Amino acid sequence: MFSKACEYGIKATLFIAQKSLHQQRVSLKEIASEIDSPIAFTAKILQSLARSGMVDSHKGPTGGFEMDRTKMDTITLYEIVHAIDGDQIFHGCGLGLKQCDANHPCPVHEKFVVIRENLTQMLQNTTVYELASGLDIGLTLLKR
Amino acid sequence: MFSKACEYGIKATLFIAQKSLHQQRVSLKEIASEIDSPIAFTAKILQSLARSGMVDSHKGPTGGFEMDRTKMDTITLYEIVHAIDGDQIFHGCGLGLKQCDANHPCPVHEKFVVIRENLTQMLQNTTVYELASGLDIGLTLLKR
DNA sequence: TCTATTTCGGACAAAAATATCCTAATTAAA
DNA sequence: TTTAATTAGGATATTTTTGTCCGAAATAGA
Repeated sequence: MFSKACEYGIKATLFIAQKSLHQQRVSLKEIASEIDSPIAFTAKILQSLARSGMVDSHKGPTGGFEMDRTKMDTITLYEIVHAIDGDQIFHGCGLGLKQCDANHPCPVHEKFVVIRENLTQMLQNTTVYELASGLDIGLTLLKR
Repeated sequence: MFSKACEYGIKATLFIAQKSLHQQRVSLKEIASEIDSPIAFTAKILQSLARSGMVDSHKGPTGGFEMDRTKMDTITLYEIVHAIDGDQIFHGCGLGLKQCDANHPCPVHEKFVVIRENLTQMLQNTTVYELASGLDIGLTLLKR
């Protein structure tokens, strides 16, 4: 469904958010270890997420990543997925046609509109805070 | 959502089915041209679909691909997607965890279950015949 | 039987995604 | 001011996906 980059990006963001709930900044190393991802690749993704304002990064000793509460409440899975994987998954044709819309539909157009609408709504309605909270109380897991 | 191989596979199958509605066998060349796909790559996918019994293939002059009406009514998008892309999309964790289930859920597990259930139902309820018919009456398109 | 046409299937190639390595820039603290 | 720790970012490597090439096998028809 999502690229590996996107999976890592979501998990990293959620881990950062969870730690930020306790005013803890986390390092790249910690993140990669906690979400079980390749460290250098994760670094790239975090760079990109930092550039697009999803998380805050700080260099130097005691540096690392963090996310303030306002962002946790504002940013949804939709923003993260969109920032990393683009909008192909939200707007691209299910069969790869360049031009596919209600006027020139591919055979699965109508059926995919419904699925994609469900997916989009779900992602847009799911905040980082909501998921970070679930993590924090041990309800959900980032590894295994 | 699907791999390129899967997109081509679905489009090829639908084109074969549409032509079979009129007792016409179609060649690889025709198929690749009609669905706007790379010919040799399409050949691989059709081989695989033929091996798994989704379509029938015949060698030699007047050879090509066809699909009988019984198969059109029986085979759904689910079978095609499953044959080409496997069941990752249906059963894999949205965040890539190896073990992710109701007892050990990732942060998005519950939300993804719903989306995937929608997708699975839609694919299982959509027969090749239904989509081939839409194509045949010009309601939908395979190119553009 | 011969020929032309078609799918089959293995080997190879190119492109994209995933992953690694190394140096630079920044910065907190000694 | 120096040092050590940390992210930033460019270059490179590996793996997977996508795509190509070519000869083999089958087969309809002359």
